[in-house]
Amino acid sequence: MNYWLFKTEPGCFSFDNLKNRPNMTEPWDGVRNFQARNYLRDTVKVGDLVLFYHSNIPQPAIVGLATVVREGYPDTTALDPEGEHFDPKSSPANPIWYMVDVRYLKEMTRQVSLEQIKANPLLEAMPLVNRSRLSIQPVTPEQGEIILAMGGTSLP
DNA sequence: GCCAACGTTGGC
DNA sequence: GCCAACGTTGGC
Repeated sequence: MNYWLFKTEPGCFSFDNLKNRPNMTEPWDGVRNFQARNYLRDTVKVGDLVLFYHSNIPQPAIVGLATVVREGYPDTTALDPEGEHFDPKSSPANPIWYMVDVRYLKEMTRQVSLEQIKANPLLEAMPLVNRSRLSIQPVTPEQGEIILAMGGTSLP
């Protein structure tokens, strides 16, 4: 089981959206960055734990946990000319972009803010600290466990 | 709203 | 293949 950090702008898709449909799977689509795409396509596996991060708000923070329920498959939003994630270079034969499906696990007892993460020397190697723009980030088990402890949250 | 970081595009 | 221009992200 690997840990990941998935970033989202809550105005676009929030942890509450996930929490309100606890038994549903949700596609993590719209990722349009090659490094993040590679993770989604090749490395993210069923059963991996997702630290759900809210970005672009006054208090960016890890707010909850999700789990991966389907591994990388072509992102259909890239094929929809009407959608905002349309990419004319993608096609069914050459999809370019990939997504995974996730499901709600639990809310953090306490949110773990970016400020707290930056203040913890044990977490300074996280991409979030110095490569904040990457939207799908690997998290080491050590980092993951520290964050769960900071959030007063254990694995379900 | 500003701006730094960084990714992408396209001319050469 | 280099690099300047440009666009986007996201913290502040």
